[in-house]
Amino acid sequence: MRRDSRLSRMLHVLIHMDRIDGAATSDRIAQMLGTNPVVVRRTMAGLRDGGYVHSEKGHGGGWVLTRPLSEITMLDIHRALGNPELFAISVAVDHPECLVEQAVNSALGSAFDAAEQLLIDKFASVTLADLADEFDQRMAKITTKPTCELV
Amino acid sequence: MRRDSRLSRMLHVLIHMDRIDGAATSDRIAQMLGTNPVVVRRTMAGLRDGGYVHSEKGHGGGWVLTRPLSEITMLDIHRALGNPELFAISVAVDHPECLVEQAVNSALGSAFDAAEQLLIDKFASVTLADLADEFDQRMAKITTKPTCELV
DNA sequence: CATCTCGCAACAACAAAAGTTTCGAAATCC
DNA sequence: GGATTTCGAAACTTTTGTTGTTGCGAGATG
Repeated sequence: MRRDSRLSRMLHVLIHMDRIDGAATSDRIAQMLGTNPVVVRRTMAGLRDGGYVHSEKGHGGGWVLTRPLSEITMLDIHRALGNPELFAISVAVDHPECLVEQAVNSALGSAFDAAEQLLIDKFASVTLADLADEFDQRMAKITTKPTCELV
Repeated sequence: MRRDSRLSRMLHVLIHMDRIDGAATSDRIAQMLGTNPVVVRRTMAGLRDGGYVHSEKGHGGGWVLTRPLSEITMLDIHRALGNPELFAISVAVDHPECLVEQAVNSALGSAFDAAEQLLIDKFASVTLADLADEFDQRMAKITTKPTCELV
């Protein structure tokens, strides 16, 4: 099963965007991610609709953050991406009337609900500024300073 | 993203298997699940290799449980199915050397690790006998008694 | 007015899972 | 012993969702 890494990728991009001057074009972001600009626009569309970024057309255009990183949580971005399914596993509903199926799905469902709540809470508790701080701390610890530049 | 419901389905099947006489053929199980016998064999193969079921060929053959339900946990079945990926979301590794990516993935990763641990612990704590008990309790509460029969 | 850039829609390519077909082997039934 | 049932396994096809691609339009800038 192919897994969705848009959340990880977009968090990465947003933090870089905060550290560069001016707008980041879909093209630059696509190069950084090894994909193409249409895919970037598709993904960023949700963030734009959520009010986290703004896009400008024409020369010097591209994407810019519309809020400080401290006012964006990981959960915000997750939701802006369409609140995608967290789990690769689901319960089967072959026989909704079957009490065996119901008992199985009740146990599985409560486990997944608890895990989902934990994830959501954690996502909500981390701002992008926290991630940027963590980046700074890692940066301070090393002598060579690699980042993937938003080329 | 298509989600894997084999765990739910197999738990359902195993509890029914415990309640019928004799072996359940791949054909009957396939009918119950609305699939075909080859898919059933493919899925049950893991449970056979894990020692939870046994298969017999020929007349009267099929699948039988090799242990009491009380000695099988949901986690056992999950693992017997190949320990499939629990999450539909993963971290991206576009730039393993980039400290921003590392900071993002560290935060995401620890959230997923905690959620995974919670799920695994929960799976380990529930035996199929627990599920069967839950079924019996639901059964006792109603007047009409529907189950999906292993036809 | 040429160029850059996003927006959107339509289409193609790809990958993973599920489903199907076919053969063989072993067990049972008559 | 021969017909039937059933699993085992390999090869192949179908399906489905995502990603990637192409093309065109619209707005902004130099």
